[in-house]
Amino acid sequence: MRGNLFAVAVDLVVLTVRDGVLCVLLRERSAKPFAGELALPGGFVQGREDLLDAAGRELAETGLAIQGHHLEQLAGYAAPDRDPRGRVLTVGHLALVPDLPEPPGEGAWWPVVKVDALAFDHLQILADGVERARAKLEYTTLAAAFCPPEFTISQLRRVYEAVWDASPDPRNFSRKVTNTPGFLEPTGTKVSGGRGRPGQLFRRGPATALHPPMLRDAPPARQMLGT
Amino acid sequence: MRGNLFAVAVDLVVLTVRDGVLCVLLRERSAKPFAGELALPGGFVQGREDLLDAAGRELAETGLAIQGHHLEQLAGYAAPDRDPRGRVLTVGHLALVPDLPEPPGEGAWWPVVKVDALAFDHLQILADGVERARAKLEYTTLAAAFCPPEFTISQLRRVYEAVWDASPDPRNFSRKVTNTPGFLEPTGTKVSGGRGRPGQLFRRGPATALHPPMLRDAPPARQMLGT
DNA sequence: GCAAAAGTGTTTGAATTACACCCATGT
DNA sequence: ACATGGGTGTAATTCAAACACTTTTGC
Repeated sequence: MRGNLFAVAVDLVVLTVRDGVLCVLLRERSAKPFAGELALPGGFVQGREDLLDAAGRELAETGLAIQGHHLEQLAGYAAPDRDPRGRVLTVGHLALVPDLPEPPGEGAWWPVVKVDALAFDHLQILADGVERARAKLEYTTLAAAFCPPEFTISQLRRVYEAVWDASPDPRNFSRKVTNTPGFLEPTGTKVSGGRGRPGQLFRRGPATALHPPMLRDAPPARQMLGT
Repeated sequence: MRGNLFAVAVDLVVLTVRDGVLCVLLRERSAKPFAGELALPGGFVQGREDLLDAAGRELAETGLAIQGHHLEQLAGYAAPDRDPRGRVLTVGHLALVPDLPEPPGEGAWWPVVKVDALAFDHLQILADGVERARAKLEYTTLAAAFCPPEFTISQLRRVYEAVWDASPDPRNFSRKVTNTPGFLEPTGTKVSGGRGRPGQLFRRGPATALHPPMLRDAPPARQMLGT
């Protein structure tokens, strides 16, 4: 077999919404290279793992409960000088988790807008992950992946507000999501305790696509790989 | 560095539209493994190449002129048993080219619907590439990448028909694409020679996104033949 | 003339928007 | 009572689907 040999890693863009702000899970590196700098969680593919298996293992190792979280591949990154140790290809992954009460075992949540420097090419991977999440909220029901198992329409709307930095009309938003078959399944119970009229609680439905899509106001300059 | 070492390859899903049929470029493998079987063109990443560089080199090696063709990354594939020689990760890429008069140097065009077996996991990569192309036609101006530098609206519409297996209304389609700023730039000349009224010739414009998107209809219902 | 393709005009209906307005709860 | 958030009603508007109709070419 011709060609170089590569070490292969997986890196994770773990996103959540905390207090209305889109946040990403970052770890401070303890080892060289880039010791002391912030980086995405990740690590090398081990044994006979497939990529998604390795990403799931790394997600579990962050201390986040793995059950039911959305996890998908983003893209491969293999610039020849991206790692000073040698030829390392990393496959970025995107994970979406609800705002969990317990903080993750290692690492901390950082508001995405405040992140301006990361180790390796992780800033690019983060940008690609955020853009993927933004785009997917348009035409899929993925926003519910940011919510706990039971949630109100307000919580779901706050996900859109945080990820898109836009404010859809609450009344029209409510109609839109409830009129999409399979997006939300009513639990019959109402939330209690908050201010104002209690809202109904929903679970995620089986639908995965959103037809017609929920359009962002501002024309999105979609980032396209390879252009 | 812990973790296994991988050979890293790039594979290409090169799509074009020939006589109204979506086709993919396939090569017959001469070497083992899978000698004699059909496979996507591709090869190992060499020297200090980045992934897109390697994919561009492989595209050039097929005999297709490389200038101006669309090329983007699809995804990484690294199932532990995908290559009997050992641990090989491949990064699938999608290339869109116009229907060139000269056939490619190596390989041949195959209608996508007739491809039912390929070496390695290339059938999966092909499926992912076709689905990516289908989806991108909805919300980008990428269909023009299947057309020569100057083309008519009919040619562009035939791209949608071939890729989607649907038949948008020619009149509404024409209005849609001409009303999207930056999609098409008129050349001022008309095509000559065909049957019927000659159409205007256009070039690709600078726009990359399509707002609002061109929505695919309901699931495809093929017209019965011989009625 | 006739068929074929390009292109315009118009009607209809679906979906989004922007509100006015009422409902249910905590303080 | 009043503020706060949940939710329905409805008119204006925008957009796309459907299709009648005209224009321009080859045969």
